[in-house]
Parts: sequence; C-alpha cells; structure tokens
Amino acid sequence: MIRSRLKELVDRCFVDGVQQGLWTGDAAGKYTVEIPKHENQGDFSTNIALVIAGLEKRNPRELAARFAALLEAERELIAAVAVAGPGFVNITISHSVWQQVITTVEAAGEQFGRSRVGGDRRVMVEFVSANPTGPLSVGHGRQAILGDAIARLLEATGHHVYREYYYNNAGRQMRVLGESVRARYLELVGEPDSFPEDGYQGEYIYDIARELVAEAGDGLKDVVEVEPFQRKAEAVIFKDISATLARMGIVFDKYFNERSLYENGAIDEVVAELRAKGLVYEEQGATWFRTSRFGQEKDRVIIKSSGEPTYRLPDIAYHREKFRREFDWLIDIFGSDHIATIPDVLAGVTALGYEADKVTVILHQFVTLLRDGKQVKMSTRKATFVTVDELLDEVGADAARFFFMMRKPDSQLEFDLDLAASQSQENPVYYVQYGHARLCSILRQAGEKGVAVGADSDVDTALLGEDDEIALLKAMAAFPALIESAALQLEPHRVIFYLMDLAGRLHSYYNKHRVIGDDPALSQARLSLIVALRTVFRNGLHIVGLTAPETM
RNA sequence: GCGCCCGUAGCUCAGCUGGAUAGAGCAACGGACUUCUAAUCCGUAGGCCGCAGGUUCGAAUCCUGCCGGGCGCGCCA
Repeated sequence: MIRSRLKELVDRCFVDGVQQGLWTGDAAGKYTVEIPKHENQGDFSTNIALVIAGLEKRNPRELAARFAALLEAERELIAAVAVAGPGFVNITISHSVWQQVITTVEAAGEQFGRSRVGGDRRVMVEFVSANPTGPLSVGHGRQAILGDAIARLLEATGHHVYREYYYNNAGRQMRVLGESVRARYLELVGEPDSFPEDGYQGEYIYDIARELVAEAGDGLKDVVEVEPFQRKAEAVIFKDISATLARMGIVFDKYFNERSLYENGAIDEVVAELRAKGLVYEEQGATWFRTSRFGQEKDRVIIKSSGEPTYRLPDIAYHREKFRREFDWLIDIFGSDHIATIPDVLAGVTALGYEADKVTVILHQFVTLLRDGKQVKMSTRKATFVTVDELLDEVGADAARFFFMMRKPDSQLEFDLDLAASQSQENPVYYVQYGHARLCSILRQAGEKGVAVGADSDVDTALLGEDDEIALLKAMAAFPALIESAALQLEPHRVIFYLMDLAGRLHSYYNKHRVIGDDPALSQARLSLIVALRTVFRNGLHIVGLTAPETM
C-alpha cells in the first residue's frame, strides 16, 4: 500500500536521475524497495545505488547520496532519507502517513487485506483425495488444512476457487475393502469366511458390516459379488469423511471419482490419442507409455497385461478433464509419497497437448505426532493411526488448523498434542486469539464507560506517536501485501507468522500503555487504533479459516 | 545406486526468493497482577546457519561435492 506508493516515487526519482545524466537507465526494474531487517534502518530501504554501481562500476555510496538528494525533495510521504552501509538508501516515512492507515482499514472493513489481484482467474485446488478405505488420518489432516487454507487465500485475492477431491473407486484397493466388509458381514451372520490376507482390519469395517446386518439381516450371505459390499463401504466411509472435513470447516465443490472416467470413455480416449501420436506401445502383454520421451529414465506401464489400467492412466485422464474444464490454474496438493506420480501425469498432459505449466504441485512432508514428549507410532495396515476425528476431539478445530498451517509444506511437521490441547500460555493458538479477544474486551469496556468510539472525524490520530503505536500501524499497513504474497506463493504459514507477530506487538503495547485513560482525546485516538487492529485480526484469522473469539 | 525434500539457539521452526549486526515460540533463569482479561508483559542467557569449496560489491539464501535424516524409485495407489 504505502510501499507501492513509495516504489512509484523511487521510480520517478530514478527516471529524473537518468534525464539529468546522473546514471543510465540500465538499472530499471532491477532494484527493489524493501522493509529492512533492523528498525534503525528506516521504514523502507532501496538497493538502487548498489544495483547501478554494479552495472556501471561506480562508487555505490556516492550514487546513494545523489539518489537521496532527489528523494529529499519529496516531502509528502518521506520524513527522512539516509545513506547507510555499503550504499543502501534508507527512507523513513512520516508519522502522519502511518496514522492514515487507521482510516484506510476502517474504510475497507472486512475487505481490508482482500484484493482482486487474482483477476477472477479460475483455479482448481485438488486436495485430500484419500481413497475411501477408512477414516482420515492426521497426514490427510495436514493436507486438508493446507489445501483449504490455500483455497481461502486465493479466494481472498480475487480468484474463483473450485475445491475438488479425487478418489479411486475402480481399482484393487476398493475391491479389497469390499471383500473385507463381506468377510466381517459373514462373520456377524454366523458364517465365517476367510478374511482377506491384505484386508482392512479396522474396527470401522465391523461398523459397516453391522449396518448391512441391520438393513438386510442375513439376506446378503449368499451374494458372491463384492460390489454391494464395496458400494456400501464407499458410501458409509464417505459420509464419515465429509463429516470430519465439515468439522474443520472444509467443504468440497466436487468429489470426482475414477469410475466416471471409465464410464464416459475418457480412459479409452486418452489411450487412443496417445497411440495416435505414437507414444504408446505393447510389450510383454502390457501397454506402455513412452515417458522416456519426456525426460524420464524409462517408460511406464499404463495398462497391465491383465487388462487393468495402472493408476497412471486414470490420473492422466483426470488431469485432462481438469484442462478441458478450462481452469486457468491447477493446483495439486499431494503427500510427498506421491512424488513419483507427478512426472507421469505431467508427461501425460503434455503429450495430450496441454500446457503443463498451468499445473502447480505442492508436496507436503509427513506429520509426526508427539504425546508426552514421545513420538506416537502409527500404522495404516493395522489401523493404529490417529484419525483426524480423534485429533479434533482432543485439540479442537482451531488448534488443529493452526498447527497444520504453522509449517511450510516442505518441512516435516511435528504435532505436539499436549501443546495443542493445552489451554495455557505456551499455546500459540490462544496467544493470537487472545489478542483479538483482548481488543474486543477493551472496546466493551469503552462502551460501558460511555467512551464512544467516535466517528473518525473527531479523532486526532496524530496523537498516536508512541514507538509501539507506529510499529502497530506499520504492521497493519503491511497486511494486504502479506496476504497477496502468501496467496500467490501458496504459503499459508506466512499468515500465521504475521498474526503471531502482530499479537506480540499488541500484548506488549497493552501492557505498557492504557487505552482508556484520563485524556479523552488520547483515549479516542487509541480506541480508533484498537478498532482498526480488531479488523486486521479478524480478517487475518478468517482468511485462513480460524475463528476470532470475542471473549476467552 | 538414482530423484525430490530437509539440516539455522537445548527443542520446534521462521527468514519476505542475493542484502546491512541472525529471528520467534517453547524449555531455563530473574522480575511485573488494587489497573482496559496475567491465556499477558519486561529482562537475562543461548549460534561455525551440517561440512568443504565456488560464483560477487555482498551468501543461511545460488552452484558443485561430501555427511546426516525423511519420502520415493512396481504390470501397488
């Protein structure tokens, strides 16, 4: 906001300098205006002199001094200019400019931080995509929160977001699930059948079987096909999965199933197209895709000698469907164990004539759970994993969201159950939410004491001159740019770090200064700051799907 | 063996995509409640940014090679 205004100013001074013959125009677009690391280095800093010096082999400090002289003339934004270090030009913005942020925030209200940079681009975010063979585990939980937070950030920045969940219901995995349910069913109606060797052992399989007994008694005991059992399992488990996701505030626009790709002929079309382009061949009874043409080590089987496709084929067909549905940007969120499938899918869509550039894949690392300081051992096979539902029971939706968002996807995530569940000071979720509650509390007090939070015409924001007040104003001013960049970089964790920082500044300020005091004008000014801060907290929390409690 | 990710304070992790003197939260230690919520604050201590080279005005960040950890490398998904 202010940074972009300053950038325009710097650009103008740069051009002025070119016209005056102080330097050439070569550095255009190469220098930056940034917020420096240390507070004694001004509010903003530009490396323009260093860039020019590098290009023209000149003395950076001298160039910096000349550039500073040009900036000095601009007094509406700038309070001070200084040359520092190897040749940085540090710029201090006038307090009055920061103080105007309060008006800006209140004018925008709920829209503060939201933007239209997305330009209505249509984006699909595919995430979770767990096959309905059992309840969601904590690994899926991370993906669910990550994907939803990314979706929310994109929505906040003017994208049209479509959330989609893809699952395989045509393959072996779901067949085994059906067989597992049938075995439990037969066991329950007194006709024990051998349980499949690689069957699903979880207690939930019995639950599904019990539902079948309740509905049909022993009427299904002579059914040989696995189909009815599989369908039932899929339906029941999906109902549970959707309910779990809903507990976290996640709703998908569509559950896309693999089987539909067979039914509408998409699978056959993909094979035919690839074959027509000479990218498919038969060997040892299987059908191979020439992935080696796309920079891979070797070709891959897409149809097994048994006639059954491998997972690759439907994955490619599914991605072709995404392209056909005319999205501008396709975001896939996968666990890091799916890394091997990505090149195949991208090779597939490239081969079919689509721009693989439109696909962004985010791989997230695994989650380890910590309880009593020790790692919780989990095994999918034995169904000893901790489910998302159990996690939500234990720590609640906000803490789960917060903890899953706290780390960038590339990092493995250690989820400390005791910390997330603790209602105490070391829990960062409460630290941030308490910030918002505290602001609400101050405003409640103001109301009770009859200190009206005046229309901003009565408020003299120039009274907000304390260092920590200016720091709070600066932090608020940085919020829109933060949201924009977190959205475009697909990095929700940055919002969390921002909120923790803002909360820290607020709590510190609160302990140092009284908002409602003896001086009515000062109280008014500070209350206007509190109102603006509340807006930023609320917007920040809401944009990433967290609640903003008014009391705690 | 090959590919991707990670390695930063005792622990868990940030570090705005190459900037200036390295950051936060926990844990440790010492302080602050007659006050708008102490779910808070203030202070102290804590570092060979895995190691070694290279690129340049400048590297935690980029390139190469090692070391250590995770995930993959199927006619499983």
